[in-house]
Amino acid sequence: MDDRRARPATIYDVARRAEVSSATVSRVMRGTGPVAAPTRAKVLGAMTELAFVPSRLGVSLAEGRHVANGIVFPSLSGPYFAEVVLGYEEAAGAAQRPVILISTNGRTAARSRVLDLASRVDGLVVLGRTVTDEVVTEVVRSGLPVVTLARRPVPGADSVTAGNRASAQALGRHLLDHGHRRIVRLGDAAGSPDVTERWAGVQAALEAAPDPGAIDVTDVTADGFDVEAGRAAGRRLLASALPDVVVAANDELALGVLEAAQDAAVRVPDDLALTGWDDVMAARWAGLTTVRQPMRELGATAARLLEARIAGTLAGSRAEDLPTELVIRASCGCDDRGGQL
Amino acid sequence: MDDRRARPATIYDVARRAEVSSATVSRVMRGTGPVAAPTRAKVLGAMTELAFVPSRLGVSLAEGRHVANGIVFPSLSGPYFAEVVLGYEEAAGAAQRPVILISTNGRTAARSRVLDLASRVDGLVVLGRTVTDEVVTEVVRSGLPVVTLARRPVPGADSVTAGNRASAQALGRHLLDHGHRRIVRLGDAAGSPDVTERWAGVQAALEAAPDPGAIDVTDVTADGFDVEAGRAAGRRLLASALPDVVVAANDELALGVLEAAQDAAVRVPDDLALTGWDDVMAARWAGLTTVRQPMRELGATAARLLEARIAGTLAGSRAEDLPTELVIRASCGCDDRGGQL
DNA sequence: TTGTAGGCGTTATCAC
DNA sequence: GTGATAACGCCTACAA
Repeated sequence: MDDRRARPATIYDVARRAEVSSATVSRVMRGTGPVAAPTRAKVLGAMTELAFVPSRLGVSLAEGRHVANGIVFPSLSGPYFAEVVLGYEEAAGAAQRPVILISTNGRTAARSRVLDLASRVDGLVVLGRTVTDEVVTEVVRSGLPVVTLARRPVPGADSVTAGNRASAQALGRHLLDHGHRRIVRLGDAAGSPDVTERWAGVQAALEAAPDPGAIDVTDVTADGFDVEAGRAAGRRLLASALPDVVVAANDELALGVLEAAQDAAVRVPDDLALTGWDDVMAARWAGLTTVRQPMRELGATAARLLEARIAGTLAGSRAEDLPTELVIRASCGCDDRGGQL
Repeated sequence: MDDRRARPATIYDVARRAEVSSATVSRVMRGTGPVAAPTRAKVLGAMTELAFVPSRLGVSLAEGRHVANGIVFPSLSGPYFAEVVLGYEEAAGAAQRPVILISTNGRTAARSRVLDLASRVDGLVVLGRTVTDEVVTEVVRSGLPVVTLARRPVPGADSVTAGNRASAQALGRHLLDHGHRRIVRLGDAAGSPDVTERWAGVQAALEAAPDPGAIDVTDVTADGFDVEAGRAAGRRLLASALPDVVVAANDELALGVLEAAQDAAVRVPDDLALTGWDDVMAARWAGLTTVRQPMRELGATAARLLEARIAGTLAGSRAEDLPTELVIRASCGCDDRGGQL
């Protein structure tokens, strides 16, 4: 087999073969400027014969744009990121720009990787728990359109968030109404604007309780936000006196706790109530009480803002806050149908 | 606010500011060739003052490589794609290349979008149900390293697959052993190499049955492979005489059928048995019998093959087939613990 | 209607 | 040690 890596044909190869100049080839491809029919035919012939595909690099360099957008995730694990990307791609619609994605993933060189990405795209979505506001500002200053997602707004960038506070407060109130007093909040708020907001919302509900003195809140951190982290934290929690309810920062942590509970023959919700956040697909089947977050819509909204900003049709900077919704299922012990999980 | 989009600094801006030539700036950045300490200091100073980030376009054009890899998915919905991407990124490891992804999503211009992507990356992973083998071959001919995933191998490209056939046969045997005879296969095999293989495996099991005459297989197509498609198909199925078991092409279709069954008060598995494929997170909680596919490992393996191919350390072309595993839960009616879902 | 030539932002090969 | 300068692949005035 021939192992030379064939050098792709360039516009000059096509020009030579069609016996015209590169300018004419370019005109044929882009439909800019007039080209005589026979000339066009010759060029098209040469293009197909050489299987010519114009180099994105050359085009982008000349046009001064990439026709691609970037997204920076904290981690690619779990349904959250998938839904956001999906929403993004759907919204981009017909004029599809490819999506370039990276995860910072607790990796060190986050800043340089984001800056590298910034130099490959026409616009950037940056999620929470990835890089500091300083880095985002740095990118904004470079003139690149930026939309932040699920993090505190940064001056000069548009922002999309999901209403954490109100639903968290509703969740807290609901748990109180149903008699829960000894509460564990599971998940590391440090560095996660979303979780910080949620815990603040819960806090607000507790402070408005009729019997604030009876309430006992403990914060427990987990090593990440995936099922495995939840299971590990769950095992630790179940080893000592059980609280009334574990309020997990997201569904995956909650599902991990649920697994640990089942392994330990602890009944949910009778022995221990449990709630999550996000309403991922598994939550429905696990019977998990949670807060539904419009994940797909978050991605789509970010995409739309970005497109508008790139097109230059947006003035000032915009902040969209999408509504969330409390979803009561069996795991918090307040479901009409009752039953153990 | 200043709304001019600041033009990013170029290497020439830095050179001018540091009173050196662009060549020297380049040497400082890349550590190629000698630079006097004071000169280096001046250059570094100018770089930070101007917040200089070298243009990826310029670098790539000069280096002749992109430092990015591409992935072509049929659709970005569902856990499958997310796990594959995650596996990919994990395997890429320290030298992280950003991942550029597109979904063909039943969109028309699939070919041109893939060719565009091909001209942005150093290597490409192409999944099944995206573009024809001809298009893949076209890309291979252009000299780009290509790995196919979950599709028939294409000459010149490496290939990664998950053992569909053997597990499908095991699944078929299992269902037969437990008395199921009237079988519906749900999901469109046309255009999906994976599903085609699975159905062939099931077929093989049925043909080896002791009473082939008693077996009644019906193929039902769904409009896609997501939960919604499954629910719609489920409603249609439940409207007429129930088969013994619905074998769905993937978990999401199966979960959709399960939803439809619950809505119609049809008991699973007593009135209707049900199986899926993939073992997504929700499958565990839904009690779905399924076949576990090492989704993450599929992505990781593809990434490793691609890296090796790009590095040129691989001769010939390689085909990896990863093992799958039958996971028995309650939905097929053969679980020890029994119970309805 | 077509061709020439300069520019986009780097890198790397030569000279000096 | 450092600086011109020719690529890299394409686009687009400007000329002809």
